[in-house]
Amino acid sequence: MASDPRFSYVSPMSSEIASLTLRALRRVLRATEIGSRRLASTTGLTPSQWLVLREIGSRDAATPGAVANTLQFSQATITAIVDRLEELGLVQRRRGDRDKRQVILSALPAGQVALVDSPDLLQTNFTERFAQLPLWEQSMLLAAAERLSVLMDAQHIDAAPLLDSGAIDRSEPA
Amino acid sequence: MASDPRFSYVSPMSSEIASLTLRALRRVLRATEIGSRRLASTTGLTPSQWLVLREIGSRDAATPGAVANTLQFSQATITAIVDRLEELGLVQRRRGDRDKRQVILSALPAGQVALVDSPDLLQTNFTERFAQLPLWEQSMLLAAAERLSVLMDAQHIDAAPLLDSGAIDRSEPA
DNA sequence: CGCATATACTTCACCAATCGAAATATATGT
DNA sequence: ACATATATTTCGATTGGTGAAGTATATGCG
Repeated sequence: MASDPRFSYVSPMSSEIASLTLRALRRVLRATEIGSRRLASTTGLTPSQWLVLREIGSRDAATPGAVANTLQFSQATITAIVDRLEELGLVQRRRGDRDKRQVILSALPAGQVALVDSPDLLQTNFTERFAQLPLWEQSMLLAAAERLSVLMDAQHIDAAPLLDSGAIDRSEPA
Repeated sequence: MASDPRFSYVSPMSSEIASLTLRALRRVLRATEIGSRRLASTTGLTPSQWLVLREIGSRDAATPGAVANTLQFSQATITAIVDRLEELGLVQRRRGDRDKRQVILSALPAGQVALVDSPDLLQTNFTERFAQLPLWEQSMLLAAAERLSVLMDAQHIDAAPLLDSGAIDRSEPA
């Protein structure tokens, strides 16, 4: 960014930069949203199903509760989605050994294939383009993205910090 | 692989930076997603309803078709959502004068209030935090966000090419 | 004009998503 | 052993979302 030491033109006020940044971010959101919908229709999975499958596949041994927590869905929702994934032969339910209340979800071969087949259209395309950039810019973008995630996450500190056994109360705001 | 002995610490490869950036971005996405859900529950509107309302409010005279196009929903979906917004007394349907097949949607006072009342929780929080940052960082983040939006949008250039093809036609008074 | 065709919506039938509340089964502490 | 907490499912209900068919209006053409 070329910087004019004297700032003889009207430098945008802080709040304007913020809103411009937000607008750009919304464009990002929109792109990913549409992309995920498209991806989903390619694999025959709905976005939610895909998300849940990915969550299960990535840990290879998740419980409905943990998945619900991570994705911020209710357990009931996860149950319904897992029902379908099970019907499709993509995931498997089995009872926990240590704790028989638990249900252990794992991706069946077909499920893993589905995930690999569509590693994330988004990721693929993005990665390609990203790789074209000079290293300094890549680093800059990484730093910025992390900064942004903190800025936005901050308001949801309660929403994501837990990975496993949900020992969190989560008092719901009306 | 790619262990270059000249670097004493592990400098991430390009692809790694990309995936780290993606991860950060996903966190951003997640935050906004959850945020929008929460926002919606605050206003009593679902995300979709809110989106449609915003779309209507922002143009102050939209047709279902145009809204459907912009948001990439089917007309049937818009019809259903508008039904609810109408029941809630937030928007109004009236028939087009020039073309009586058309339906003109407009936000009623209550609808506009709803929009103003919740300008975007996300925006509010983000803006506050953003304002705390030094100017140089704000600028940096803006640049990064725009860069990112291009990187992601690029793959969808075909996805939204018609965004205004239907949205125009503001040949209001013949 | 009169008809064919195109457009703008709505209706309908259908399934997925999502949730809260209640039900079920298992753990755990006292 | 009993009360209570936890993990999940079931149930009932609403919304989201779509394609296909239906309705009304427009438009072009002979």
